[in-house]
Amino acid sequence: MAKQQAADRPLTRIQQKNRQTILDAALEVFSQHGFRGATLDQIAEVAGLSKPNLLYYFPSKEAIHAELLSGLLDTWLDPLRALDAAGDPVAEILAYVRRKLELSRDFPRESRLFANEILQGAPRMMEALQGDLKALVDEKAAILRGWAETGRIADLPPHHLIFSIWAMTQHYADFDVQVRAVLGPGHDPYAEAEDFLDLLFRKLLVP
Amino acid sequence: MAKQQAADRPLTRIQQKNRQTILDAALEVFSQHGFRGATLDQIAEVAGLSKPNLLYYFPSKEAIHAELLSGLLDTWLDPLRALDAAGDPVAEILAYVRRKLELSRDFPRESRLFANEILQGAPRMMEALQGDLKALVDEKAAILRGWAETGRIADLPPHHLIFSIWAMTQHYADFDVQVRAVLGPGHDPYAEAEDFLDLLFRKLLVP
DNA sequence: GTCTATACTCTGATAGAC
DNA sequence: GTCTATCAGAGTATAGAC
Repeated sequence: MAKQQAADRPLTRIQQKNRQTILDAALEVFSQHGFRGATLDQIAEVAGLSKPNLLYYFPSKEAIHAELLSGLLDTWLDPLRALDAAGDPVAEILAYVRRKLELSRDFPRESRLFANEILQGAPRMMEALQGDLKALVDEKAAILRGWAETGRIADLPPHHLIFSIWAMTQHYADFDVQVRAVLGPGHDPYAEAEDFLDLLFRKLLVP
Repeated sequence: MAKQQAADRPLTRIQQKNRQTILDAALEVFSQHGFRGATLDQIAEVAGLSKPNLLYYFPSKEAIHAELLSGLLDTWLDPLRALDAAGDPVAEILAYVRRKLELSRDFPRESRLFANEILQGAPRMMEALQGDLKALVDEKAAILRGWAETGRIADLPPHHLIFSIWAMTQHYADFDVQVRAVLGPGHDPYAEAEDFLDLLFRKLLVP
């Protein structure tokens, strides 16, 4: 049985492709309905596979969900990691805002998967939030505070400044249907958001 | 049978109290797990009632959820409705931000219920979003545009300005666990947010 | 008005044929 | 590797005793 193959044996191309198909379908369903609201039936239908076949590739519903979550936080934080204390303060922050907005635009389902997990009280991510996430934010907040104290950007509470960047960029992915319903047809929310957020933070950060 | 009582017969005090107990418990569960992820078992347990008893007061799970949603958008938009074209522009907007943040602080479960509905693609609210919501936002956006054109506030795209207010205030309710995980103990997120958002929009709105 | 019992469907997961 | 068949448990909802 393939299931019992040695852990170091690489997956075949077909296996990799099917795993990817399943994960993509699962992302679609989990990001919309959350863990409990999603069903294997739905995921199987979206993936175009049978339910038992899903469970041939993954041991359980939990395992599929865990696979999606693992790495998600890392991807989500990469733009913040790139914030460079040696760079130009305003340019660094604006670049961070832009990259974060690009993530929302290019990976809205991942954003909603994350949002669902947090809304549910982060039962599967709390550790990461209090560990890696807090550590990284504290580190970068210290950089922001340094810039503020030397008068290179406005004096704002750094943690809440970061929250505001998260809130505004993720809003366009998580509340996409509301944004489009309010704007009406003929708009490109992300293109407009890019200009608006650039303007907003440029003005906000002036000392 | 009480179920068959005339529609105009008022509910007894006990009935009103039980209905309220159920709705409160349902809000707790629906706001955390979304419609599909929530179960009547959970709601019944939180309410301290039996499952069949829930279904004595409400005809179905859908009906409980619908009751919670109806009126929610209205409550949510009341602060925006209060935005007065005749008032002082900056003061009006800052007051709106403050009232919106107070809603997040005082009714975080309602905020998360709404977020869940939008994340799921707003299957039960799309009409209201495209109708009442869009109409009100367009109306208030026109006021903001007027203020901008006469140089009383900065020239910003009014719809996105409103989105940014929604995003930042609701973030503190919807992502509460993340905010608290990052800030660590000894913080009052909403108190800090009030000062920060006041500062942010005060600075942003200067022409 | 509230409970126990239960009907019936959905859901996650397994067995076993091919 | 993939399918059909199926199980056990959970889920919504109803019937009927009290």
